[in-house]
Amino acid sequence: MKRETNLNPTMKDVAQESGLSLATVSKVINGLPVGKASRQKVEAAIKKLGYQVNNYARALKSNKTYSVALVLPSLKHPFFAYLTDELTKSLMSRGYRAILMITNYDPDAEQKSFAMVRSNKMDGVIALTYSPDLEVGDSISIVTIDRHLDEDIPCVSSDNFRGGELAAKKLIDLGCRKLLFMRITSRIQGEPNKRCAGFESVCQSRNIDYETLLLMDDEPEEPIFQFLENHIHDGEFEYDGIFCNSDILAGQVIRFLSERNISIPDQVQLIGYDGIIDRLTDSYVCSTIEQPIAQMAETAVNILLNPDENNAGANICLPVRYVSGGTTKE
Amino acid sequence: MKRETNLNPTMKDVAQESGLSLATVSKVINGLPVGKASRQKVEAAIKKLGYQVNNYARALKSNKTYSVALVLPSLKHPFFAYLTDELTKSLMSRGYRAILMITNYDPDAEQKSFAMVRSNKMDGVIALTYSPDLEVGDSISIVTIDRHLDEDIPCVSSDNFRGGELAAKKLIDLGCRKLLFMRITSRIQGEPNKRCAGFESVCQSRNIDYETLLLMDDEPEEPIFQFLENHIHDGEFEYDGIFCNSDILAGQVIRFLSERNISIPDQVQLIGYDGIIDRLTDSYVCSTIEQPIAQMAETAVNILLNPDENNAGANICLPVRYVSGGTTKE
DNA sequence: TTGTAAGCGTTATCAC
DNA sequence: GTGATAACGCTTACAA
Repeated sequence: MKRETNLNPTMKDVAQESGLSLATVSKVINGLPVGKASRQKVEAAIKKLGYQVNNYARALKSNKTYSVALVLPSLKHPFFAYLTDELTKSLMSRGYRAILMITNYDPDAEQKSFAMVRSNKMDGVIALTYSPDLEVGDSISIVTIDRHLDEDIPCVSSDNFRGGELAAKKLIDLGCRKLLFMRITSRIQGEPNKRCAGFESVCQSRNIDYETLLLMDDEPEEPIFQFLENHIHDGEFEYDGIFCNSDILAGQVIRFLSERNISIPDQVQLIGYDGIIDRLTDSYVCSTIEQPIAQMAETAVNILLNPDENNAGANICLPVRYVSGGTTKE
Repeated sequence: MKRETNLNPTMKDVAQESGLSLATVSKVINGLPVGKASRQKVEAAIKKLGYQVNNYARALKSNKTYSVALVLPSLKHPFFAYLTDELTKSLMSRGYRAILMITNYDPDAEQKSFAMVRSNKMDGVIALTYSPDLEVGDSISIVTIDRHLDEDIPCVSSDNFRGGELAAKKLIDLGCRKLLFMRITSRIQGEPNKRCAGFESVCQSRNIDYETLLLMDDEPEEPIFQFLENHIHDGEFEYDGIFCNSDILAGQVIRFLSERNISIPDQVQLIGYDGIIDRLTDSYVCSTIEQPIAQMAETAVNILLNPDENNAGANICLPVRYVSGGTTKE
């Protein structure tokens, strides 16, 4: 059976089919005032032909593509996956499309994705990048996550400073007196580094002993485990509270200490950061400071699509909360 | 300092700047033969103005958008996240863009995403859907993952039947004599259901006792845990080998049995399916049948972009492998 | 080799 | 209320 219908009907076809002009068809489609009879004829023709607007042609005219680029290092880390999930849903609910770009933490790829944004006339970018010196031409609107790119680009993040404070307070309230702060960070100065400052400020004001263990993400991991090893004496760990700047790191520490029979949370209490849910058990992987991922996504999209001078260069810190996940005494 | 340069230069601007015609500029950009002098002039002008092609205009002419839709239920499940990560990278490496669409397992959303594909003149779709009766108009090329949509649409999946066989063989070889197969499935007939058939065929041919426990994904989970509970007698579990049709399910079972002091793998050995890596420990969450996710992505993209009559309606089953993850005696 | 001009499928400005 | 028509930025015959 040969199909009579044109597979990709255009507005012209609809005009012909309905016996009306191109302009009228366009008006019907865009909800502009049109005679009732005409409207019905056009709608009938549209249905009959199975017509759908060609968004490319429309974009060419109107200079609006309803598409936003999502630039992220990877989806293999659950935080990024969740974030992308929420960002995409948030965009779709507003009638926008999400163009996903995975950079693999590669500065070149990050830079190139910005070029693609321009070439494809996208309406904006939401980016979580790592390279220190990214050239972002003006004329594209952009919102970053967790990292300030430029003085007049808004950045959305969780309230990292407050998160650090929260972790310290909680550990102290739960009885810890000798704290350890462990972090793996990249060399670039991002918002997450404030977790450290928040943590330290509480320790200092409450006069609690603490140590900071820092590792760059491009260095080997042995030193931190060596450190842990060195501080175990006769089955006892020297610290009674640990704050890790990510749940991933927390997981590694938990594993390491468990293998050495240091019991958590009895001997050491531990708090991570992110609020990652283990899909296998549908529960938090450790007590942690939870980032409001859905809210961060919603906010980023909002700011991008409804630019407001007040937000230029602002750092929007969304509230975090402490959740118990079995590695603290609660 | 006022910038003299036009923010969004077009080919026309480049033509003017270089003193050549539109056509010549176009040729330079598309690598068509052009006089050396002209080429240099044009390139200089492009650089000076910071010109970039407008892909929307280009697509309108050429009817090729270099964009592919990725239709998936969610990114919160690690399997989907990994798959999306690989699909996107695979597309990008070929100069294509990935338009991400999250459906949330909603049939309506699945259907709508297909409409968007048409409207946006995308070059194709890679879809992992759940709704039983999806209308996919012809004229769009599509490849599915794990589920046959239609008789002439290629489907890429892991070799589910072989995976089931592998799991059964492994458990038997490791000494199990009373097996349990647990699966949570959706009501639609997808490729993953073959895991069951493969498993059973081995048990039958080797004459091994086994039981099958089936749960629909829209039903409450209690029954399966009730079943487990009912088969624990005096600290012993009635089965000595379990095959779960996903690592997620396996994780729940592990947890349930551990809480009841049934030791794994000593008393019961267990194999899951998927090959999910726990980012916290960077290791498999259980012994499992690993799906070749990267290869599946690469294959899906390949088939989509280089259509071959031979593949129409084919089911491409990629090889799986057994990996030990601590829940079997190896 | 280079330039002219038509056309891709829309939207928008005008007349009517 | 409706219909020509120009324009969006590009590709591509075809002509020079």
